[in-house]
Amino acid sequence: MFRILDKYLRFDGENVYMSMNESNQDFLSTNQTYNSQNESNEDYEIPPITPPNMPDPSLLHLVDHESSYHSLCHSLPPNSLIPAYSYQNMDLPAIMVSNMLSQDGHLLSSPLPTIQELVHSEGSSYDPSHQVSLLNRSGMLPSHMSPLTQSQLISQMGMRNAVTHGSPSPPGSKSATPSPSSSTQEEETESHYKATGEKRPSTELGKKPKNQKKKKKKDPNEPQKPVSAYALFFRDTQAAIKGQNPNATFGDVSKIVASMWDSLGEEQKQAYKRKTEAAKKEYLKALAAYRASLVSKSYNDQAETKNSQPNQPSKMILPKQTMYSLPPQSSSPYPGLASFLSPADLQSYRGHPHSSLSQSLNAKSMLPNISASPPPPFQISPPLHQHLRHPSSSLLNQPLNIQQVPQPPILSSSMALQSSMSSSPTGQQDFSHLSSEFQSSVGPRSPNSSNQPGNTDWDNEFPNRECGMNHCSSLSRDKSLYLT
DNA sequence: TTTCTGATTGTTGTA
DNA sequence: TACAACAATCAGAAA
Repeated sequence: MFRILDKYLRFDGENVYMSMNESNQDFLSTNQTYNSQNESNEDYEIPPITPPNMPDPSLLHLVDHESSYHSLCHSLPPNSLIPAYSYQNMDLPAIMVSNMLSQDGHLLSSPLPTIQELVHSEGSSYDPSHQVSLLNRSGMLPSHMSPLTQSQLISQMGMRNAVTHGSPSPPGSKSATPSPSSSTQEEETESHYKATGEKRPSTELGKKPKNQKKKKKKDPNEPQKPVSAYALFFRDTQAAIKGQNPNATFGDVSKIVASMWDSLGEEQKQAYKRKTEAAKKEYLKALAAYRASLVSKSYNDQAETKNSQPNQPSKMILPKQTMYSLPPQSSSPYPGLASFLSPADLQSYRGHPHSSLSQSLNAKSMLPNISASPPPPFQISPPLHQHLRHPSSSLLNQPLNIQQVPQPPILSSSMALQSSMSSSPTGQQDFSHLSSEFQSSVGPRSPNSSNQPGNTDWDNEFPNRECGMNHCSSLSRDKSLYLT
């Protein structure tokens, strides 16, 4: 079974080689072609790739790029290796390609200034959006590739299909699943690469069997976790890689992306990380709203149960019908109490000795559904207490106001407070207002939204100037709560 | 510090 | 038709 594994394409000006996870020095010293390396395994023959700087009309648009590269990289002899997946062919943004040439020489035979540094040496800073915009034009990549380079890359990346299989094997086919190896061997391999910092040379060598755990069913309303910087990079890069190597499997692409990620400059990584940070903030907001909605729903569920079992007076009693409905794919429009609470908070609340609910509720019945816990504002951080002391101005009131619960005769302390809050003059109407506001800030922005597109400032997301209500004007003061 | 989870895309198989 | 599984890799969260 053929695998490209950590064999990286190496281009020495005449031929493209593949190395088996060797350091570049190793590769330089051995300078073995992929063919010779693998002759014991497969009868592959990698046709040398015509250098992209060879006369090729379709590559003319790249000539300047390349010539400038060579001219800039004085330390790079004409025949020295250039990074795997020649950027000329990859048609990747300069940032990516350049960074394959930079850093710790991971993909280089000699340290070089990055193209980006050279290109942007006049003080222009890295613009990740530009990069993304370039990358997102994945459709143009194949067309920009010369037929020659494209076919060459395909012949390399996709040769497994032609050679090893009579018919192409799907990349994700289960037949590709490596045979499990002994755990001892795995551990040794793992420890080796952890200790040495080397990349895993091959999935054939002691790949851990993937956990066969079933993926948890995700609540479609649950906000999606922000993707990591690497995932963003992968998303941006894979299209270009696939464009150049249509037959590259996911594993191939992953390795290429990983190598590129390794070679990516810190600045560029930071740019991606900044993106993820921003996304994370948005996620936290959405998560807060989502958790609030869960609490709300669980209240309703409990109320439903209560209605069917009226002999349990100590349980939270809430009407089955809420005053609002949660739209699909959107979180609760308001960030409720639970939004500030981690499960640990909720658990601690459950265990609080002064919690009448915890006393009255069967702990066992509580455990399976943490979100079913009553709003635990009384054992949480001081700011929340402060908010509770100012119910008229606290955003925390929102989930309580909307419930407009006919209070049961027996109330816990929290319920008592909730009851008092429920009598607030701000009711459903206020909530609806807040709902639309919050959705416009957390969810996809409506074109009609008054918020500035792309403005993620909290104050803009909760423009109290439109509200005029005290609780809305307090939103900005509460923002720290959402971000904690 | 280690372990686990989930994210990336595209294909295949199954319900 | 929709969804899960799978591939390699990494980041981030959790223990």
